[in-house]
Amino acid sequence: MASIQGRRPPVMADVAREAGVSHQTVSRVLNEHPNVRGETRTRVLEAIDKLGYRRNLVARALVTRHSRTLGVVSFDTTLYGPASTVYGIEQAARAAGYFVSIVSLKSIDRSGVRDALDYLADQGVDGIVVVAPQRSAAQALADLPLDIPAVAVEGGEAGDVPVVCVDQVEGGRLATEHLLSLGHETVWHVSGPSDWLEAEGRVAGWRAALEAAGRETPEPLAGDWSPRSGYEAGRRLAAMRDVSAVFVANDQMALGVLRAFTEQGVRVPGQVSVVGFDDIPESEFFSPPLTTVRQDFGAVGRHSIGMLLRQIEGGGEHERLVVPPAFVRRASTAPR
Amino acid sequence: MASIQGRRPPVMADVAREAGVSHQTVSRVLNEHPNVRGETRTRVLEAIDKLGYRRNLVARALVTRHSRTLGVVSFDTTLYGPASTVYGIEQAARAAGYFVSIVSLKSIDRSGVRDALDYLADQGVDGIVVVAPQRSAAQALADLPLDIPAVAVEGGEAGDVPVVCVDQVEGGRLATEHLLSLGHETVWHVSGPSDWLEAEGRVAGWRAALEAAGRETPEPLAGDWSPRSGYEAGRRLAAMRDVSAVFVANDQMALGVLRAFTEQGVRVPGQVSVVGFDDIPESEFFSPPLTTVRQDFGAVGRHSIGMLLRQIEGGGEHERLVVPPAFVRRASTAPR
DNA sequence: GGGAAGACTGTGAACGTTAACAACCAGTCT
DNA sequence: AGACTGGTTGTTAACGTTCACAGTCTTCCC
Repeated sequence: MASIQGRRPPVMADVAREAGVSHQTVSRVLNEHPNVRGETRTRVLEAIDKLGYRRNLVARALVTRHSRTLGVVSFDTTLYGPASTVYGIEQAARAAGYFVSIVSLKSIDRSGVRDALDYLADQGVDGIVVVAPQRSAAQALADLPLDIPAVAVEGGEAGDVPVVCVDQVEGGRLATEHLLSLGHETVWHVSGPSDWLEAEGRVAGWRAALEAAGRETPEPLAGDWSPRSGYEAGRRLAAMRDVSAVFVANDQMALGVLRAFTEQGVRVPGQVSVVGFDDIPESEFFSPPLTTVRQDFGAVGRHSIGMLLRQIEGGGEHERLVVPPAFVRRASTAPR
Repeated sequence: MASIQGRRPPVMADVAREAGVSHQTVSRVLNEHPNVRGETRTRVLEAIDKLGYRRNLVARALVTRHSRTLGVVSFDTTLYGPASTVYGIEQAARAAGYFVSIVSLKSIDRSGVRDALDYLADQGVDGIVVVAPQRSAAQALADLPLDIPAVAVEGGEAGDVPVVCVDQVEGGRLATEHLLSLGHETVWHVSGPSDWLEAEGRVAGWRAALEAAGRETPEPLAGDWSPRSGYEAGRRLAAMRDVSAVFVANDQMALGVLRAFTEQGVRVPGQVSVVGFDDIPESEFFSPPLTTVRQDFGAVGRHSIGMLLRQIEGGGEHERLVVPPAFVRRASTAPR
């Protein structure tokens, strides 16, 4: 009978007493050590069950120096991309038996990233995933002599840190080539913020496709990912002549562009074809349904955790994993 | 001079030796205990700085029995609402000096919630926020005799657990009354999944408004929050006569409805007025820009953490905090 | 039957911090 | 002067686990 002294939760010693063994044997049962007699094991398990014992992971972490917790540093987890990536990371980490501690940054400057990393290091995380879509974040990561295993997502060149990313250049190329193949003379571009690596990659892919086809490259219009910035770019494009195809760097801005075109009486895809990027769940139901480039955020999350765990457990080669994007044809594009 | 023996990070005893005091004095300095002589304090701080000492939070948690970590259980953090709520929670928690450990559920049945809570309890979190938008999740929470402070977000009646939620009934009423005030005879409704408390509250508000005005209540069309389900509901509505006003339970479904109407040649707001719910960033740029009801997810997150901390630190009264929704008039509604 | 290998179990000491208590010092009160 | 206060510091013992090592008990072989 377990003495009912206070409400203190049972510890290993209590289980040991109950089962008539030493605390170390209990520990062995818990850690599935092979050398425990079957009968002893069941006796211990019964005692555990009877007392409702739960192992104290904090004490365990103190002695093993492993918390089985991974840290995630991200930026604006309200956006679809980061949210989906973090979701994928969390699922993969939990499947591998790790907890996930998250830090969402507001501004993503060098010191912000540094603080977040310090904060997580203090907590004793075993590894860190940094969703570092901005150049500055990636740089901060590269500068930091981190003594904890880390992986960057969308990190460009992140120093010695392994990187998982979607092939943005390829995505930009796919979008642009599609428009060219429809017979458009050239393709305009509404870009993301210039310090975002993803934005830069998409611009590069767009430019490469145009140059490969020997077309002139118009000046890109800069947006900030928001629908409003897309709307403003759309108004400017609507006022121009000779615009027949636009590649917009994400679906939200594309929505703004579509809105502006609608207001100005520019028909899509009748007069102008539009391609977006991301394939958010809404895109299929825009007016018209948006042709876009899909990113598999779930895969990115899973791969980043896979890489991180490999680094924690074994040796860490400097890997770089690129996830291919997928082109999704819908109704916002048509032949010239 | 700190002896360079191995790469072991310095511990309190190292700092103590360096500063010529006992480790307990170092602890006192770190915890801002008042009774430490100024000169001693600076000596300790200098030693800390020199050695690059960082306190081991795991060891601290072991003895204090407080991890300064809060757990968050959520469902599909890819959706705008949950993502924004979790973001608000994380910001508020970190501002209060707490870490946030997150668990995203795929399916949200009783056992899933139970497992998540166990999982977090094992980790030794000081408190838990459950984003429990579904009836089943709220019930699971009510059933669980939790010995850890907890708060439910959107939890309806969650047993003894305090709740923070947006006034969904009021939101539904606002949307419906707006449409009635424009002269529409009655208002149709595309609802969310029936086991979601939010969906239920919006239905209740819609029904209450209609009944208060003495109008007949059409059969609601059931959706699942996705744009596609809204699209399907929209096609059915477009085929009906006498539909002049629709209240859709979220903005994503409203987008689907708009799409279906566009396809079927139903003009919005010319022939039919549409109101959504949530005010996602995209809504303003739908065609037409969507009249909707805004939920302040950030406030919900902040309040939930506030309540949780109050419960952790002091006594926990069974509170229930209701955040009011805000009506946002745009171009998708017009007088009959 | 003696010894060795191997399975199983127990004992003590970490891990790095905070809590509890005791000790010392100076100043103040009686 | 002696007792008492209160600020300041040090000593020892937790917290609950795992690790290293030392046992004990089989079993098997020569």
